[in-house]
Amino acid sequence: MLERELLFQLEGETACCGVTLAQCHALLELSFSEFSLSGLAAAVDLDVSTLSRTVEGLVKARLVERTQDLADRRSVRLVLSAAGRMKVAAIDEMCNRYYTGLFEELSEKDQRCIVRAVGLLAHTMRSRRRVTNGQQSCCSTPQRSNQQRRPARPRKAEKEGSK
Amino acid sequence: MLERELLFQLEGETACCGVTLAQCHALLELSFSEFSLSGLAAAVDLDVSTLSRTVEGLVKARLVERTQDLADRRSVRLVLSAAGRMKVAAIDEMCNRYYTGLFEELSEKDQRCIVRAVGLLAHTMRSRRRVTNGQQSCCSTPQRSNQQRRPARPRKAEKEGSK
DNA sequence: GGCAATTAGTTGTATAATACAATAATTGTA
DNA sequence: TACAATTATTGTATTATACAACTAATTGCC
Repeated sequence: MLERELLFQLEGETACCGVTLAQCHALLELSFSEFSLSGLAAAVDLDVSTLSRTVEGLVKARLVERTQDLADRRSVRLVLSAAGRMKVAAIDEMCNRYYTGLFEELSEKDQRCIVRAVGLLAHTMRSRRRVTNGQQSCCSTPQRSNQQRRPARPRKAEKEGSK
Repeated sequence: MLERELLFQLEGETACCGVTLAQCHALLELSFSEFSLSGLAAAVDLDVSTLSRTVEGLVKARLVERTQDLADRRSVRLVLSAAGRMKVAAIDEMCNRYYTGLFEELSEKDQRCIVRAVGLLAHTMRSRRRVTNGQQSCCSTPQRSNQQRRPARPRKAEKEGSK
């Protein structure tokens, strides 16, 4: 199927200037609203531990502000900083430039077709992912890459006595 | 742009049953024709060293046959084995199943639109990638992920004397 | 023909991303 | 009040990746 070609092409597109892909995902989600860490982890489909480190980098880069949630001090609130908003805009701009350039090679009809198709695909795939998240249908199951999954490590020996 | 959504969705789709993504790429390319290692590395846009290891796994799994190139004994020829062909077919099948299911939620008109758009996108992006490979336009430059790039390591001290 | 340069693939090495496990602090509940 | 559950962070191990180094084969040049 021709769709495979697209899949492989897009799979290779990972560079987001100055931030990692995971950071880019996080920035995008945060541009829509404020999140807790676990909330954002769910939104970007990353393990909490990984996201914690990812966000650490963003905070260090002053793209994200992390404040303690006063309603629950275990929790943090993550918000885009002004610089973060600018970064998102910059990434947007670059993407737009790329796709604009891409579109120049196509007729207006083709452009509309693509925009429409992309919207449909995005919508359908997202909803499908929500529905099928528990199944192992493979190859298009939008879970984290399998190669990173490893056997659960044996738990350490039972704690001796209570702390 | 809505395209971003698609990008992020597809980025998460990495699982290819029993093989890594890189292996999957390699298998796909090999399903089209036979390659040398460096040729395949260019086709899948992976460093030769990485691909060498990747192919090693495929050879171990008997999905790929690696023979010495009689015309140049430095070189190897990589061919899909029968099992490899079956694996590609199986992956194909699974992908088809996914997209078929996806399409069920869409009208026939929408389906045609998507097929058409995907074909156009794939074709245009591929040719564009060929043209712009040297530029750092970012965010959609289909190069390997930036986060894996690291500063060149200092060369070891000049070799003392010739071997 | 001999030697330097180039090439192809393999191996060494270090980095980054990732998830499971463990931990500390906090909150919820009986 | 005590214990279970929750949240974020830290520890740890694995995997994929690319640059460097290496080895062997080939090519180019004198």
